[in-house]
Amino acid sequence: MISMYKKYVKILKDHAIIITSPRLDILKFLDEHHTHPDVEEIYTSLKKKHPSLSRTTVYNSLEILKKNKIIQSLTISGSELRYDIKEGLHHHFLCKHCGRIFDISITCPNMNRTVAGGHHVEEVQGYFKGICKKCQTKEKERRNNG
Amino acid sequence: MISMYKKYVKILKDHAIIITSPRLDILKFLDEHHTHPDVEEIYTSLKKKHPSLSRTTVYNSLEILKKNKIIQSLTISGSELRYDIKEGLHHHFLCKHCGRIFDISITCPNMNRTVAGGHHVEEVQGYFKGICKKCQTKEKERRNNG
DNA sequence: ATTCTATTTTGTAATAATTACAATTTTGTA
DNA sequence: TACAAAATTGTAATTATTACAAAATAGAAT
Ligand SMILES: [Mn+2]
Ligand SMILES: [Mn+2]
Ligand SMILES: [Zn+2]
Ligand SMILES: [Zn+2]
Repeated sequence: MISMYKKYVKILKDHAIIITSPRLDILKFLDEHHTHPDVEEIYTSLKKKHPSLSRTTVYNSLEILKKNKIIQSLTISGSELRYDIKEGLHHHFLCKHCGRIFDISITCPNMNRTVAGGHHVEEVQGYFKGICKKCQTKEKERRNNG
Repeated sequence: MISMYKKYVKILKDHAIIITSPRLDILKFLDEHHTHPDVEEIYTSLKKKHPSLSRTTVYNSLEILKKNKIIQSLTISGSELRYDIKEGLHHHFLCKHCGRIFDISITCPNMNRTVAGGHHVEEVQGYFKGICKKCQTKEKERRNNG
């Protein structure tokens, strides 16, 4: 049972972060859901198995995971932060129609930049916004069938 | 007096947007302040010369200017939207220390992309975050002088 | 210039995301 | 097992943004 968390226990230990079940659960959730959820989605999902969970704990846990660069937050939506396990730099696409956020794997010479305009760079985020593949298909079908 | 607004009147006319003084003022402000201000900064500045101005009007005006692609909003900060007159695509740098946002002119092959991962792209935003040139200098001085 | 109507502005109230904070609980260590 | 530091919880406060209705205004028609 606890073995399901072994991987996440190790991550926290390696970063000298105190091991708690909210932290393990959040890490596991993000590892298993690469959908870039917001706090509310994470909270609602985990609350089912862990009814005493507090929203504040989700905020706090995400904060410490982020400070340790285990996860990253995306500001792509403009209204709420989205969270992502940090494994390999990649860019993101937000569909204005369905709201989903997709990973985009494109080569980008600026991805690993440490300097830009003379400033010291610590984070790089590439955001693309438009209409996703699936929403375009649906739209075409809607036009054809009426 | 009204001639100061000629340029902005033309922009609105060209887009068939009704000409109102809040819209002209906001456009002028963004044209003269390339600091990527948020709603509050715009509102506070313009309120001085135009005391009846409402915050809601600032939100509404920015919205219509954005819909017409005259301006763009940046989600870089993660807490509030920042606004920018849209003239030539460029990337942005946010200083985590002083909070300022700078234009970054770097070549980027993805800047004019219309497709990414099979999705239809309408907007591209490149965000860099770290410590700006000036804040780094200050920090060095602080360390040297004590 | 005057009238008229659609659109905009204004002010206030509502909502949504996030942060602050103090009491309670838990973790890691001794 | 006992203890202190750190985390979790629940609630209240704050901040950014949106909703909405009444008053004002822009632009077209007269
Ligand atoms: Mn991702
Ligand atoms: Mn800019
Ligand atoms: Zn979609
Ligand atoms: Zn700075």
